[in-house]
Amino acid sequence: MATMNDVAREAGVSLSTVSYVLSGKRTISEETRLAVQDAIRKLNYSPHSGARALASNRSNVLGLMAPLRADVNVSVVMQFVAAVVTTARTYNQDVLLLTQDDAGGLERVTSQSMVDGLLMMDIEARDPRIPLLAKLRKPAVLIGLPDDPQGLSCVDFDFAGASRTAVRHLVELNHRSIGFIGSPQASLERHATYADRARKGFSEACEAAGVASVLRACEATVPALAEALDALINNDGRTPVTSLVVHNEGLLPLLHEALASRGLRIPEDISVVAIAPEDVALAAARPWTAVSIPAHDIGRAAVEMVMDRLNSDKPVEVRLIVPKLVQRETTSAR
Amino acid sequence: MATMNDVAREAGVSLSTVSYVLSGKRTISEETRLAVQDAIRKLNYSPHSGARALASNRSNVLGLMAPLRADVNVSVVMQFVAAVVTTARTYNQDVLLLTQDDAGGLERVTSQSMVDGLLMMDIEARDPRIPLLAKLRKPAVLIGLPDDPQGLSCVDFDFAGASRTAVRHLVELNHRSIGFIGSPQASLERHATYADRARKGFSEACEAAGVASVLRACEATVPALAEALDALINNDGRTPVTSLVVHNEGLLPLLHEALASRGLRIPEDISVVAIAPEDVALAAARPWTAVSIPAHDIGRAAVEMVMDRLNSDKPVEVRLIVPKLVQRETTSAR
DNA sequence: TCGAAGACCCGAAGCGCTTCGACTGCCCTG
DNA sequence: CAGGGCAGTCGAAGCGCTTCGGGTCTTCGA
Repeated sequence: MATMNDVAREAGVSLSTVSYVLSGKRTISEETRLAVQDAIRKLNYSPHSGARALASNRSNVLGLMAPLRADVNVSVVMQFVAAVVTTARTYNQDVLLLTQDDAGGLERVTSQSMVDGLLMMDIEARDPRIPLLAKLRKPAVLIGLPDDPQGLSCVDFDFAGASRTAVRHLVELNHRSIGFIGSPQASLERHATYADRARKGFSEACEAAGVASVLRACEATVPALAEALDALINNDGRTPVTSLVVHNEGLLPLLHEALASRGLRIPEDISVVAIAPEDVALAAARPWTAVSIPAHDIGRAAVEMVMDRLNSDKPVEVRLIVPKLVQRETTSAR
Repeated sequence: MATMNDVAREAGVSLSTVSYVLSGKRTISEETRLAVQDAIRKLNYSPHSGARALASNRSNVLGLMAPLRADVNVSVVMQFVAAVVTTARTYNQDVLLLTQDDAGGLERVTSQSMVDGLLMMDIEARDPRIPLLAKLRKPAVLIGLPDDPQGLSCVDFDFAGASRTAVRHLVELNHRSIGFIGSPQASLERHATYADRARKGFSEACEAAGVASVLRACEATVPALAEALDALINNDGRTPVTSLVVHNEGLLPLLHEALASRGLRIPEDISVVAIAPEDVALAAARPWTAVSIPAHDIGRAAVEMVMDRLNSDKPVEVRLIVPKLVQRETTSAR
């Protein structure tokens, strides 16, 4: 491996000149710059990240703590991660992957100066990692919205707003009784904030509009779905719901069949609005009317926010991504 | 941040002594070792990874190139990644995440000495990244089995064997006509080796056993599944299949309903063997008889193999993980 | 015509660690 | 009792980079 010294010798300049050519932090004449760049190409030089990190106190690596387990929506997580990695590259940063349960991981990678900043996904309402993160004195961004961010930046989809938007859409179509099928009970119990907020938004919007509402948590399995649907359709003897808001990506592929087998046609008998990533909403035979979760945008925003805090000293911010509903084939007026 | 110098001063020893306490590469008296460890605790010292990388030529980071896109089986990928990260930690390594389409990524992270070794997932038969990897002169392990590993280590599940095992099981149950529902056409077209090998093993085993076989590629959507099933059941006028081998995790949640709506009960009318991760096989209302894909074991093996090559100079190896079938409720004798 | 202001480049001092060679006692052997 | 060997420690030389503080040489306005 060629070093900067080799490059300097090859180009007939000093070490520091090469460094300044690379960093652009001082003016260099066109001529020497070209000479240095030639030498770099010729020797196939690339800087040693360790040395650079040592001297500059910057590693060009972001830490990303992601939930690598089955009980979250895997494909959404994947989209986030992909967005984060891709965006990070545009800032010339790489991504170090930490798992949720690696408790000491945050502490370790920062105290060893392995990362310049941290991103944390799958935030719970009172996430125990937040105080840890807060005292690490590294730029950090939470992907999710806890009760108390403790001075950390946050970015997330406005799940409450998404539910409200979905409800508003259905109300405009004259639905007066709306069911909500949400995340699994487990997500609620650990207070994953997206689950809580989507429910809350739904309830509030229904109340505000004066329409009847029923909520069910549901796992992404056929029997769980069956049970939830039966409950919503019976609705304890009250009028059955005429429409559904579904915030559970894993369920969507199962939903069409499940309703069909109950003699319910979409949208003639029942309208459905999904809250899901766009590709999931579009994957169905009959694409879902949906409020799409822009995982990619959120991931990108998260990286932008750490980098802002790293480069300039932009203040901490809390950013909510505005929901947008696209009407497709699964909702109709009543 | 405390440095090693601070520790040395605090403990009243020299810099190098602290280093040797940490690395254990020279004998140190019990007494000074304790003193140093006390100082480390007291100052809350942890070594600067950049400095360490610079001096020791080791970064303690492994690069993992993973397919972060929708057209692979996301949950399997996730399991691999989780296994890799977790196992890496037991070797005191962290994991840097590279995306498949970051072409220069491999080159970059090695030439900048960011990683000690590389893992690459989702290998295609004649993967263009293999020659690149091969000339990087870093320990590397392919998770997958290409036509020509070019001197790189490989580890993968024995998908051909998995199909054979599934077929053997069905043949023992007196099935004489077996259908195969596999990965999407797209996977076949880019020659993802797991798809190819599973198909090949299936065909061979059927031929060897003298039973009729039909193969279909299939995407994980309801309509695609419907089409595939209709084709297998009609079977061009020949006898309909009495059993299925399904190598497509995304399809499993849809399969039960799809068969039921065609009046086919599992296993009375049709037996089904899944080739899928165990948790997927178990997630169904009626757990699938399955050859399980031990994503976790494979991920772990991959890390072990890089670390072996890194620490000792163990030779390159190609390791295939042996398939195991567990009979559950979806197969029965005919 | 002269000093100030740039433009451009170099040298050297670190950054925090690993590791090699050397030094000091001490114990053990012959 | 001399000498070798070993356990235990230290000093110093890097590892490859960034950055600060000068230099030198032009250029330009007064």
